[in-house]
Amino acid sequence: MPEGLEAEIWRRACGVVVGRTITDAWVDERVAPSELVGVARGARIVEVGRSGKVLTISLDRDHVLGLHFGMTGRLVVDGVAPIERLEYASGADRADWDRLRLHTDSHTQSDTADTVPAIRMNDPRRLGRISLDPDLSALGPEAVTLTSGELGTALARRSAAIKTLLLDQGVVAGLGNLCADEVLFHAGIDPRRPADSLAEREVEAIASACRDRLPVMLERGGSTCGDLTPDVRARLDRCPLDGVPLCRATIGGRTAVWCSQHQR
DNA sequence: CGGCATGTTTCGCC
DNA sequence: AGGCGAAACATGCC
Repeated sequence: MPEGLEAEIWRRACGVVVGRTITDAWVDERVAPSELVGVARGARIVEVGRSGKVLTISLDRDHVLGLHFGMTGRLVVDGVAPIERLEYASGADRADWDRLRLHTDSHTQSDTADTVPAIRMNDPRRLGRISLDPDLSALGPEAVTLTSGELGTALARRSAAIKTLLLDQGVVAGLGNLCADEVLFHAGIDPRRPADSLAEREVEAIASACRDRLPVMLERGGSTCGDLTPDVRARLDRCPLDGVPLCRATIGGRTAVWCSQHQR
């Protein structure tokens, strides 16, 4: 999915729907429980939050909708896509790719209010999921506020590659493939390093790279806006920091890109 | 046509 | 029991 940064961009965009009452709901039952529709209809949106990569829409009557975007899911709010073009996904927006539609009262728009959903999730690849009252208890600490203590605890006695563990939402919540590479790039850590081989100061470097770097990427537009952009990754350019050719390998089933010069 | 893609879940195998 | 790694899922694009 879209990583935690994209979920945060969408969460902020959802501020305009808070306080509205849902007048009609529809879901693609292949990716959402059908009872969600009955729960949503007539409910008021109390808050829109985020946990890791999951967007949470809190309703009155103590129910929460959890939107998980998979690899190609995206959100459209009042007919406007906060993230126009999603990397590695289709640029099209076909109605038959819609997985969730929430219509609300009190639209600011007048003549389109009948047809444009306040919240619409569109996902060509259908790897995303929409849940009712999602269980978020298995998520690890939030990446954007990650402390070295939290990370050290999460990595204790783990021998898998650090890159693989950073992608595990139960270890750290919110990091996807691009952000994990970006964080390790700035922390100066080789993604293949077994987690239990990291010294304390290296764990600290990873945690502070999360806290320092992720907000910068967020303000720039999300996980594609770091130093290791999709273009740099695809062309395997030279390291933007020290000019040597970047390395690429599959780690934990995902493409990792790193600099062998400054990531050790 | 082959291969690849911001992700999660499942299934064997230690 | 639980960690680990590969495969599966589903579809569009280059």
